Amino acid sequence: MERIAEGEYAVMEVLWNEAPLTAADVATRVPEDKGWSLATVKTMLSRLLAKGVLAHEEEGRRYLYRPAIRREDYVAEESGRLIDRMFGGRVPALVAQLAARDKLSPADIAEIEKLLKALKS
Amino acid sequence: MERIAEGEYAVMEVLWNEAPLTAADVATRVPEDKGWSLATVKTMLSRLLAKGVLAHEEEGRRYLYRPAIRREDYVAEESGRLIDRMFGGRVPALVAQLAARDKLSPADIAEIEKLLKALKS
DNA sequence: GAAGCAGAATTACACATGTAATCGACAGGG
DNA sequence: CCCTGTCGATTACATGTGTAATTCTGCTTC
Repeated sequence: MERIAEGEYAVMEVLWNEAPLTAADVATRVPEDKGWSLATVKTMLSRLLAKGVLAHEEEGRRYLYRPAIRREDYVAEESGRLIDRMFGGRVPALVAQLAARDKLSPADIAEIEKLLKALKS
Repeated sequence: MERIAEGEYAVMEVLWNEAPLTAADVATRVPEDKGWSLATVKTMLSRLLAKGVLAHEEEGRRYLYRPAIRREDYVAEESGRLIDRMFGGRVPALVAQLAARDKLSPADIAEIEKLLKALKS
């Protein structure tokens, strides 16, 4: 699967949340803090199409864009890549790191424990 | 802290494992599957210096390079960034994703549970 | 039917990155 | 003392990315 750049990822997010959309609709739904013009969004859409991670169908004179890959699949690949690179593929090392940095609230801990318990049954 | 590109990260890894090193020593320690020439490694070292994530001291006519940032700090920042982008900052969402993908072996699960238990005391 | 507007397609341009080659200085071997 | 190998520094060049502007083309509105 082709890599998706950070900016492009924001566009994918929009379409994973709601699809199909026209380019203009995507533009209005991109987080405003990006400050992108419609032209920029269109460039992203073209590149994502070229990468094969988006599909489009014609609707009259416009295109309707929709994701061609599933969010879970992409997220799984990217997080796996990071875990491999930074933690030698060892998930517990990642969790230990988060713990050491106080990134785990008591609620997080409880939730993760519940998840793990469910896994074992 | 400046971002470190993927290729550059491999160089940082070498120096986090052993420092200080000369450029030539770094080159021999970079994973061979990268297939980098000495020149390439030198370019990376310069860019990492410019980014302020490496420091160097002169040893005769050569430089000795050493990390200027800690691995834990960089790894924490990068993994935080990914968790924010892909899981809305929710660590349990990441763990759930890993679980759903069978990325957690029974040994991993046991290890993580032990970590979490220790956290609560 | 001409003029303008709305879409996509094409082009632009700077900076980052991967991957070097080349240059200029110097040190050590003959 | 000169040659050659070794350093870092400078330059190179293609591709990716952020961020558009411009162009082309057809629909809509006088």
